[in-house]
Amino acid sequence: MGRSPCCNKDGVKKGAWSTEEDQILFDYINKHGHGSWRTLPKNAGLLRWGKSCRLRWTNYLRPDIKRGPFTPDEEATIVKLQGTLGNKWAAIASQMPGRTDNEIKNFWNTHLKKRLSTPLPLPLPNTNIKIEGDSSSPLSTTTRHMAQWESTRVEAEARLPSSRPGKQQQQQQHKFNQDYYLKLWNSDIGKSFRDINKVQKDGRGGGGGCESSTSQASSLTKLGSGSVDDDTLATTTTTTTTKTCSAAAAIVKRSDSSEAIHHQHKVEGGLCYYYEGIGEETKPCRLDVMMMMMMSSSDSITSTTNEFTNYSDTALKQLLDIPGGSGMDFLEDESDDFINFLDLRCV
DNA sequence: AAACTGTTCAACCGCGTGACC
DNA sequence: AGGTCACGCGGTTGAACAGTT
Repeated sequence: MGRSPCCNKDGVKKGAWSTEEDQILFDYINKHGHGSWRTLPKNAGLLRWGKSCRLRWTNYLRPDIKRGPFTPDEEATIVKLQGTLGNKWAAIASQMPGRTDNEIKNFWNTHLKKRLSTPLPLPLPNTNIKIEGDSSSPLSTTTRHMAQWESTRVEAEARLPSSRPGKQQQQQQHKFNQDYYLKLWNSDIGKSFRDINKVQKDGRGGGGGCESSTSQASSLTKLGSGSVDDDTLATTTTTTTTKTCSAAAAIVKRSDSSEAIHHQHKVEGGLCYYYEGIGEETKPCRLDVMMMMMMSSSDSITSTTNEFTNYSDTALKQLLDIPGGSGMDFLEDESDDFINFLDLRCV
């Protein structure tokens, strides 16, 4: 794959590297080190730019590069770091020995980005769930919401003319989604989410990790000294809004060990947003979206997701409402139908 | 089997940054 | 202080490959 070889007017070769060129570069660097990349091609006898040699070495020839597909663990790491760091591929690669920034970037763009922007196959409605104030219906509003979501998703997929997966692919995708989010669910992130939900269910809430929308509308408040600690998480109110807010804050805290990054939440117009960033720069945290996906996917975690069915549709709306132009582009690409659907269904 | 379409990923390009003069 | 160079990074490109019609 890649570009075909060609030469520019200076006689410097461009495009795909031949095995002979690879061998020359590999042998030279093993023997002399790369030294100055600018002079390397001349010294090694290669008709390439130093920049091209550096790229070939760092992305392909380096002996410590890990070959083969990304493992689920690596995928989860990429998703987590991308949500925290954004498109800082070099920074992400530095946390993943053996993987190059280019490789991670490509993998994100061709696999994870699409996967995260695609609505997930949802479990069948759990008929054991009842909703408050509606004894006539065996389904919670959330579950019905999910069912509607899935129904519309199927309709939207049917309208899309391209890249419709075959049955086998759908099954594989569904299995992957199950495995993937189950893995996330079982990770520290999922644990935080379960922990905070347990705290709330146990009725130990009280203070305010997140102010109610009525009392603190349009406020932007740093939590504690700029981060969310476990004490804050243990003192939550009983409103649906606060439950959702605190849970997401827990995710942010557990998923990022950097002290330099602070986390903020914002309650505005009855909606609760989550931000993280350094200094004045903040951006919405995507992990809450991930958790939303976890809540809505996989039969494997049905028993746990049931715990969230007491969230109102308003709470779901709060999670799914994403501030525009603020780093959530991965949900916008090729998924307008998805976003539009969420806007319609969550009202 | 051929034509068409979509996907993948190695490589390129342009820009930003730091070191050096 | 300003210019040049070397390097690294992130976005984009496009040929090869895979799947579909």
